[in-house]
Amino acid sequence: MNRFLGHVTNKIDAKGRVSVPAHFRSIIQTAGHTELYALRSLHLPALDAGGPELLTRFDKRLDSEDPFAETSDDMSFYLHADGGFLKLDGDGRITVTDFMREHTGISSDVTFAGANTHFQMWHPDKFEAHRAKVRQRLAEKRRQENVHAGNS
Amino acid sequence: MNRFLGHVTNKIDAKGRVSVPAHFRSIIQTAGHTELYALRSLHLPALDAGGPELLTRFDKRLDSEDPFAETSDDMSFYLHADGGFLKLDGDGRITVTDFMREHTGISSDVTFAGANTHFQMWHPDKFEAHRAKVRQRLAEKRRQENVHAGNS
DNA sequence: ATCGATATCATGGGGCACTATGGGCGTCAA
DNA sequence: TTGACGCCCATAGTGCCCCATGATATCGAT
Repeated sequence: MNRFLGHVTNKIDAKGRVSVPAHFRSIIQTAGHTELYALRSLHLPALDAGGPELLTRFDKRLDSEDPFAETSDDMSFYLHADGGFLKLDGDGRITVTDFMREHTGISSDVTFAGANTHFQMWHPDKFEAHRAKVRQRLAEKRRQENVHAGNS
Repeated sequence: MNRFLGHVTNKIDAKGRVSVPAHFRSIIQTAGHTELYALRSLHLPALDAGGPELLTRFDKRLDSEDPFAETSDDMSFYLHADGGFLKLDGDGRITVTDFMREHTGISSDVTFAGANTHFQMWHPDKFEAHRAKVRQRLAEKRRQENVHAGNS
């Protein structure tokens, strides 16, 4: 199945390298790519990563975000200026750059989280916190919908 | 019969594997799949599982949401990061991952419970407790309805 | 209906391949 | 020289494929 799903956390070794989960790697490779791109996530302390098509997809999303705001250009610049290319070594590892650490707070471990068409890289604690918050918001929302529908 | 019905509890072996009930398996396999999609239930200490089309079904609902609303991001994160594929081995077993144990408390046995379009995986004790509670709630509800209808 | 043959299922275990992780050693540039 | 980075190899642990066993159900012939 060629989707990014689930989450795994891997260790950063003494040389600053971390293994990209084999499953994620194979998705990139079967898509015919050997390159990995990472961009700062817009609203989250995480990195969005994936194949080269990730860039074009994000551009599209930016375009439709708010055509009148001049921040669109700024955003585009912001994303692309620091976003970059991650080299996979022969064993499927990437070296964690300062760029990644700054935005995410990543230090000794990285949580890789699937996002269907791409994946994210998190500091494990922040990932867990976000996960809990999301669950809570969704649970609350569904509870409200049930109340309105008359199901208790 | 292509519906998930009834419940069975199976053992986890020394290697962390558990057999998916043959009846459930056949439903998945006749649909042409060799893996399961499992999701951590929002309200229950259980996993919702089914064929990969379960995820597709959820994804479709995602499409109808406003893509820029926070809920959409939350849903996507929940579906893709809090869920994953479980591979069926040649004998119809899956290996129970930490991902599953954390959320459900599953340790040595798994209760598979049919839920019509999909099924659930529980810790046997929690399943039993939940079942008792549900039955009690239903009985209570019926009692109330009878009172209102004048039947005693 | 009885009894034996056959199929299906849950469970156990062997063993190979792959993965994550650690580390060595050159190269190249500051 | 020193340190960052590329490429290579080693190893422990895990996942996955295959086969075995006993229990249960199914079926057929007598």
